[in-house]
Amino acid sequence: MALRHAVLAALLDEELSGYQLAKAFDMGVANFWHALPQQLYAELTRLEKEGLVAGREVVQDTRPNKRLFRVTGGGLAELERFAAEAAKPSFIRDDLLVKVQAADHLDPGDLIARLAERAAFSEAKAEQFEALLEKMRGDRAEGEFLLHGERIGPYLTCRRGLDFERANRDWCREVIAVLRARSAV
Amino acid sequence: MALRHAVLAALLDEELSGYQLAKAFDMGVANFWHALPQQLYAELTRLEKEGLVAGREVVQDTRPNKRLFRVTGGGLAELERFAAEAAKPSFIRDDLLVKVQAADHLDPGDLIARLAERAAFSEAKAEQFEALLEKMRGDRAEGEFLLHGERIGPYLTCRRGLDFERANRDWCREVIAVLRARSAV
DNA sequence: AGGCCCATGTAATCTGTTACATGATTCC
DNA sequence: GGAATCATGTAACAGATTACATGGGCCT
Repeated sequence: MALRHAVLAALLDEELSGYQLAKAFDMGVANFWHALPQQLYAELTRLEKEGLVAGREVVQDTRPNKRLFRVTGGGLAELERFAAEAAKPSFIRDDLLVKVQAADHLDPGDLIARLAERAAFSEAKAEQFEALLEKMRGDRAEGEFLLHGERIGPYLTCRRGLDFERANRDWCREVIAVLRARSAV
Repeated sequence: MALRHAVLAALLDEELSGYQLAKAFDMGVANFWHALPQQLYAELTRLEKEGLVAGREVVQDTRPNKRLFRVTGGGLAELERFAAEAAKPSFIRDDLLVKVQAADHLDPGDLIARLAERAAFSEAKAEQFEALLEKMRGDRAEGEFLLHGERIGPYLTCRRGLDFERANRDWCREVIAVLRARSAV
């Protein structure tokens, strides 16, 4: 039951609507959790009912009205409680790895195509993360920022996301090279 | 619906029982997919019904009887079809990252404890993977093995698992160092 | 005697995904 | 004129987790 905590963590720094939160979960937040808009709307409703977030209606005339949510004291306490619990180990669960596992029995052409797609995707994601990191740290050096910056949590998780995507990209390229070399023989 | 494909991929090289498969999903297979025994028993039953795997009863006297499963021609064809599809991007979904995201609002002591636990876990997992890789490649050099070995699929996914766990370990240690440095100020 | 390994499942619940639904505004 | 953006959901289904159930053999 960690989606609720991911939502709370994402709302700590900014007051967001469900729609904006969905955008965040598609971008920056996606380094530590992933969820679809429907889940987020449902979760926000539940969290509000339990008093862990508070919503306020914002009336707009050119746009549909929206509700902005912020974390309450109860929400922060719930996060504290969650942080004190042992974290479950995280597992990779990846279609592409399943395909590579079966590589010796499959057509290398298909596999190379999938790997190239993923390498491109991871490359693009990595560039997004790099831009985000730069934006967060501003003109400060990384060491300086990490020692004295105020909001380092999002920076640190984004760094992990960057390394993850770079590793994905590099691994895909290596596997492509191996499959090509074997086909050539 | 990729658990079925993970099961098929895991059964390609060996004939396994549900119990053995569950062990495999706890160890080597866990670099590309994770599942609990109940899921595996259920999936094997379904796969057998659809003719994608074939089971045979093995009678044992000192142990309970078991059923060993192997992939059929239909199963292999299903894997081929699956490999030709576009793979979904894989997302990190990790309790620990949620906690670090909220780091600026939480007690660093709790967080450091969780990070240390995870670093130790990842370290242990990495060692397991290293041992597995060595076993698979035998006395051959890695490049040689990847070019001429017969079963490189499991090797390549295990390599990805190893890099993932090393990256986890290193990131945890870095975050601990950052949190300690900030607490010291 | 107590605990772990082998071996297989069922049932209930919780989470996540896919499909559907609505409707105005702004950008190209 | 068509697509994208803002904004919020409901409903049905698929997938994953947790709890429960059984029972003999082996090790200390």
